[in-house]
Amino acid sequence: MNIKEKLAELNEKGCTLTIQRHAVLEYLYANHTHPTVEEIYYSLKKKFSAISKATVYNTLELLKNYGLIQEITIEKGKLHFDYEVKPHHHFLCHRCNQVYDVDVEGCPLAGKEMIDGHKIEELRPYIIGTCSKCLKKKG
Amino acid sequence: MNIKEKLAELNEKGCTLTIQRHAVLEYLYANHTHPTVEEIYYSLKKKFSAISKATVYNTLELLKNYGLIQEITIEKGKLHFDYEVKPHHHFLCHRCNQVYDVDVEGCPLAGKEMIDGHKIEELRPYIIGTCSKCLKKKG
DNA sequence: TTCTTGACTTGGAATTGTTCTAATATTAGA
DNA sequence: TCTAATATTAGAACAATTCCAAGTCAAGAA
Repeated sequence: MNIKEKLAELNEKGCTLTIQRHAVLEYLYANHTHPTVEEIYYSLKKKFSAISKATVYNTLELLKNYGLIQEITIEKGKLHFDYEVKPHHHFLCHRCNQVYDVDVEGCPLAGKEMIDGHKIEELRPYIIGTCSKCLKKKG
Repeated sequence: MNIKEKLAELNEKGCTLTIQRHAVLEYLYANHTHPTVEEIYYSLKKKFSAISKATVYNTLELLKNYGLIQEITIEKGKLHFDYEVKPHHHFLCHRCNQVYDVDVEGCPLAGKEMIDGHKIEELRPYIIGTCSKCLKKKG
C-alpha cells in the first residue's frame, strides 16, 4: 500500500491529517529500516524543530490502531516500527541491533484465525541471530 | 530438561551455584506462567527478603546466556521468562496481558541455521490476540 | 583452619524508554 | 469569524533496566 492510499484511508475514516502525522507516516514510508521511536523523533526534529516526543508516540499509536503501520517488539526495552503491515518475519542482529526483513514461506499460521481457543489478531514472527554483515566482520 | 539436569550443567561449566541462582531457576521451574522480572523478584522476596533486583536481573541474564532459560520480548516494555527453551510459540492476550504457550506444527524455520545470509540463533514466534478466557468475558 | 583473591550480592543511584498532564495552538464546522 | 473539539507541546512523572561502589561469600593455597 503506497502512502497516498494510507493517507486517503486516514482521511476517509475521519482522522485529522496534521502535518506531524503526515511527517511520521512519510518518514516510515521513506525509511524501511525499522526505526526506533528515538530515530524517528530525532530525524523529524531536523525538519520540524518543535515536534514533541509525545506527538511521535501518539501518532505511532494512532497509525498502529488504524492498521497502517506495525509495531515491532523484537528488541528488549524499545519499540521499532515498520511501514509494511503484511505479515513477514523480522530478524534482529544481536551484535549491531539492526532489524531486517526476511522472507519465510509456508508459515502454518498464515490465514489462521484461532489457535487453542485464542483469537489470533497479529503475528510477530521474530528471529534473533547474527546478520550477514556482522558474520563477515567476525574474522 | 528437569531442574537437576540444568543445575548439573551449570556446575559442570564452572558456574558458582549460589542460593539466589538456585532460587531463580527453581522459581521458573515451578512457575511455567512466563513471569515478568517483577513477578519473579517479588515472589523471591518472600523467601529471601534480602534478595536484590540487580541479582534477579543478573541471574536471568546468566541463565539465558547458558541457554537454560528463554527471554520473551512479546510485551512492550517488559521482559518475561520461560523455563522451557525448546522453540515454541507464545501467545499474548492484549486484554489480560497473560502469555500462553501454543503448539504450532510445521514451522518452516525448524532446524534451519541460516536465512538470507544471516545466522539464526533463536526463534521467537509470537502471536498477539484475545485469549479464550477474555473471549468469554466479552459478552 | 585461616588467608587471599576473585566472584557475587546488595541497595540505591542513574539511565533509558514511555506515558501523563496542563497549557497552548490548530482544526473543522456552525 | 466564532466556537468547541481535537492535537501539539514541554516537561514532569513513571516504569523497567542497568550501573556502581561497598560489603559478603566461596574456593583454593598455605
